[in-house]
Amino acid sequence: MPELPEVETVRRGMEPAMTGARIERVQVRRDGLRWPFPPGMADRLTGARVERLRRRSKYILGDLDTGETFLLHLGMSGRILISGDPLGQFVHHHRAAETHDHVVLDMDNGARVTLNDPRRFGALDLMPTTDEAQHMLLKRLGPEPLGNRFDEAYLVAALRGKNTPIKSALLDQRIVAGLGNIYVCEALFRGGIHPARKAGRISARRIATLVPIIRAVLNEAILAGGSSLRDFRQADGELGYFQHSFLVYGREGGACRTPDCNRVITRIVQSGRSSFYCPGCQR
DNA sequence: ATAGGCACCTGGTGGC
DNA sequence: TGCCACCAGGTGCCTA
Repeated sequence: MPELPEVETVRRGMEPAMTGARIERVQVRRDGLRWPFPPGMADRLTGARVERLRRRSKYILGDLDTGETFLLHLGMSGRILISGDPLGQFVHHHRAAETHDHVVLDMDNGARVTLNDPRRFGALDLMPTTDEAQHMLLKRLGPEPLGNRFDEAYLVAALRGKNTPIKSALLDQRIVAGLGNIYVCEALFRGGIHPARKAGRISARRIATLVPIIRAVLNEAILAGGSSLRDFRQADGELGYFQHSFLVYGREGGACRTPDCNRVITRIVQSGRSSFYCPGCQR
């Protein structure tokens, strides 16, 4: 569900409520999500001050003054909701506990941070801050698409000889970390590349054009507060609006938006996931 | 090593 | 209204 822009939007929404604040009270309402929560999680969080919130790929990392870092993943349906009155800036009331509210953190600034995840594909873990590079969920991740390590030379080399479709390759978090189904579809449309093309048989020149395109799509989406499909909301409850900018995702049967292109957006299924593309513009 | 499929869950939607 | 099939922003694990 949430891809890099949505996760970054959530991280930014959590900052005023959490950064510099101490966790006063922790409610853990079930044993875990995709995996069991770490032993003693509530006790390890209680009393800790959040020094900073970072993002790595689709993970939110919270460095605590206890020497530990929490790792949060939202899976397909995870949401973070902020209520209460941190720093006297917000006027929201605490929300009553709802179905699928799994973890509730009350901060010493009056903010309440609630993790809600109906499908429970998300994850919450704790590790020593110094062990981040070894964490099972982080150690195989490729470069950040908005970072310096992700450049034309890198992507061309990473895809060289790959027999897999470009769609699958860009979804592979070991190649580039943070893209998901929406933004891969949108980037391939902008790049004029058919999602089923074998990654290793696309010219280096065309692969290189994908790098600035991927960066642009992600940056535009972050600026828009992410995409709100179904129920994705920012931590303050606002809707993102990048979904209005989709050129192909979810537009099966709709007209291609390229001027003078009269084709219709098509949906195919690749390794169990929908790919949307224009058969005229993408080759 | 790598590509493809399955599994994990709940909820919304659309057809009959 | 009820029931059912299908779909969903992810990703680890198992199989060939």
